[in-house]
Amino acid sequence: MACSLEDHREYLHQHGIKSTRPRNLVWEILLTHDGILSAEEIYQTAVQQGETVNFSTIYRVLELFVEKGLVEKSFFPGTQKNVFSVCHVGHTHHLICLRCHKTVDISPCPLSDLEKQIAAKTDFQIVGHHLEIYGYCPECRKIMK
Amino acid sequence: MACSLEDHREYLHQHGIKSTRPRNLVWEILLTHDGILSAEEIYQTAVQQGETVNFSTIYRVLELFVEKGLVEKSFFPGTQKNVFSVCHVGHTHHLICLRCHKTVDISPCPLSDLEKQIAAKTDFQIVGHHLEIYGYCPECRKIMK
DNA sequence: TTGGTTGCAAATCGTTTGCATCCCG
DNA sequence: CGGGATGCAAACGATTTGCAACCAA
Repeated sequence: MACSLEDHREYLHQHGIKSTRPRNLVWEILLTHDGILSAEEIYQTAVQQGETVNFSTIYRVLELFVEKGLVEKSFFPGTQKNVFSVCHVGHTHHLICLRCHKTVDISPCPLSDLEKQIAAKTDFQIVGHHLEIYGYCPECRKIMK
Repeated sequence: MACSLEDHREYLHQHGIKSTRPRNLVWEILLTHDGILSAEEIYQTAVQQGETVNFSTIYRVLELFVEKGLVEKSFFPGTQKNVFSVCHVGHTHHLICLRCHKTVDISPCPLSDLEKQIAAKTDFQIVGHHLEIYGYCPECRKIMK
């Protein structure tokens, strides 16, 4: 897959998202740091790149991306913070290191069969789910002795 | 299983939790409304029962229960709120109606095999996970036409 | 040009904390 | 009696909002 800035912006455009500096910036930070980022981390990354964005704008842009289905919003365990990650085709989940926050994608989603079973049993209309698995990555396990 | 107030208090006692009015109150509300409750909902329920408890106390009591492994803390999707539920033996998850907030337990936990696979593949030490499934219950589906 | 987008500052919401008082063991 | 538990009020951190200025189409 080609990965130029133009491609990314074109991708946003295709999803009905007007190109602006903050939107491109947030989107490119999310793509570059493929994984899970908080609004704070996005802000810090932008600052390190010499860009300035307002926090409110970051939140508004993220909300827009979530609405358009480009980004998934979830929670980081043990904090009060929301975290955001780019939605992948095929719907992946995250394995998250509780120490260094590194993430590994778990795909494909192992839950579709389970959902069908549950829908049949409970007569719920299932619209989504949330799955995260927490642990410690090999590196952090070493450091932690 | 017997369910008298004394039994509930004895249960807390066994877990090293000193019996106080707020603790018994919160615990009994959680047991009565078997499912998922926010701090706010616990507070409202208490008020409806003619009891008064301070919000700080509710949070402190809930934190204590979580520490002792009696209660699980998670997030309600689409809100910024934490929600709390009694931990069942065998580790259950929730199917949550997005409209009326009714919950259905999903048990046993369908993830233990998956966790083993993932641990083997990634060399992570897995310490926990978070799974919730969202949808609309039969009643709400009718109401929503 | 012009309606959507941004930055700023202030408000909001859920949650946490310091401290004096209270109550269980 | 004494230490932990509570209530109160104030602090806190993350997120949201109103509004005026701005900018992409």
